[in-house]
Amino acid sequence: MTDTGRTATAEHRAYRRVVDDVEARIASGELRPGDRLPSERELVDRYGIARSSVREALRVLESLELVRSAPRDPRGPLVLPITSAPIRRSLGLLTSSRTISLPQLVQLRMVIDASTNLMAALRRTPEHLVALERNMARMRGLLHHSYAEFGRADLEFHEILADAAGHELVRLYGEAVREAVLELIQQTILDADDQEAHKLRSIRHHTAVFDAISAGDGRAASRLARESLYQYYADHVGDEDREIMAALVSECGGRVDP
Amino acid sequence: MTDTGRTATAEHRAYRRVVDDVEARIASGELRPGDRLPSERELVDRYGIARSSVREALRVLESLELVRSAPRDPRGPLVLPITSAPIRRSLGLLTSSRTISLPQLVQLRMVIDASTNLMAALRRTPEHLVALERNMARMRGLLHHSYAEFGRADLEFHEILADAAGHELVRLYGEAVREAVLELIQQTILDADDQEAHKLRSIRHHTAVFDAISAGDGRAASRLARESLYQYYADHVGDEDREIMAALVSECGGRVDP
DNA sequence: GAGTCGCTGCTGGTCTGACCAGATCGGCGG
DNA sequence: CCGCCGATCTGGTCAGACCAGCAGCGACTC
Repeated sequence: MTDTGRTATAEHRAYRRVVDDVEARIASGELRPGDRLPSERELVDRYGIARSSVREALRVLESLELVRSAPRDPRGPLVLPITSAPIRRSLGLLTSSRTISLPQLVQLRMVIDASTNLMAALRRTPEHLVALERNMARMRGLLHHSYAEFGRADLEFHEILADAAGHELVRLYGEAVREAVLELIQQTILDADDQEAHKLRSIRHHTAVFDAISAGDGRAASRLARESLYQYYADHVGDEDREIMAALVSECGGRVDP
Repeated sequence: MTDTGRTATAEHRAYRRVVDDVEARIASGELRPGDRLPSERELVDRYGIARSSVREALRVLESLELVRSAPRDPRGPLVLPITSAPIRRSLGLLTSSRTISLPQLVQLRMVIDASTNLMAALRRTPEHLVALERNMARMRGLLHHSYAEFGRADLEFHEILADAAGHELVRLYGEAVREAVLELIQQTILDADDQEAHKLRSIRHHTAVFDAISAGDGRAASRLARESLYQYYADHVGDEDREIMAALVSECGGRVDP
């Protein structure tokens, strides 16, 4: 008897058992980054399903960035550290399909960046300050280069801050949002011919944030994040969204330039 | 000639061609929700790959919630409307993977809930206020019931607020964080014998938030979120985390009870 | 003529067994 | 002792089969 082809609607799919199981074991911490899954053929025995089903499961786990399998690796599929990559991917799809708008992204970024700066001011080490200074020097050197390159350096500044904040969740959430914003911005605002002014303003803003953070002034660092994002994007959003952004600025006692 | 088993590292995987192609055609709008993909066997011909590869591709597209294939559906896999479901899934994994501590979750929740309340105060409709009142009445009725049930009603209150805020991303992020907090809390604080006091405090807090939101006072609603989360959890975290939480409260001009 | 039965052909879900390319490792010959 | 070679492992791919169930259509019955 070949016990094949049984009715398999919805969640009874063979490969789902593997996906759910592995996912749960990663969530629970039983499977840690760097661990190895058994080889495909061993998973076949372990779950009692065919290799094609095992492979479907592995492809899904790979698309979730939970696992990566390399060809001819006798050690089996590698369990990856949890990253924001899949979120970024989905965020990208959502934004490119206009389901999620730039204003929404910017608003969320105001909140996340503000908290990042606040925590960074309280927890930063001297090494973080050095890294920030080095990044600022690099950005000054990129003033006349492509906006894409400048944008990456800008992102890096925020990633150092996220590091300094010492808050893994805020770091991951922020990463996803910032990259989505950058991606969208390069299609929207890029044609503005005052790119250099934009860049100069970025550098000024980073300098101010750096000062606040090295002084340990969390409130100021937080306010700066909200104010500068408002200044950047207020002209590119509708009235209602601008109102929300203004409210986010004044939430922490910031001011909106007239 | 069986042209099989060629070297296929990285992006040269057979199923990737299908995934990338379909993904791009969905992002570009060529494939719209409600459209149908060709049947598996037709995709085999169209891409010149084996059915197992086609199926791997379909499983990945399904895990991205871009497509759903039903058994025995002669019309072929259905193209789905783009939703935020996959983000929620990844977010949930991110937060539930034990690497994130309760203090971190609470801190992020302070930020997200505050923004939610702020936006809800600006955008809520009369219907939202009605829903909030109904929920508050229900919670009063659950005062003497299990904490789990009460917790669910509590969650629902925040979900109504997230709805009122009208910000899809904030809603998603908030959902993930709040659920994770609730899950963790039921193992940590549950043994406190002052459960009823906790519940009463929750209800008082919700009442205050309701008043601020119906008055359109965003700053107050935001401050309330931060202050009450601080009050709830300050005693259950270490000194450093409490300091961060205090900073988050005072970031928006709130006060920390002595 | 209208209604029902059953066949045929389609679908997706699953399994089996095969082959390829490359890596790893043990053993054999120099 | 060193170096080469093959057995054996891995993941990637393919081909072909079977199952369960639905749809359409033709034939048979009333």
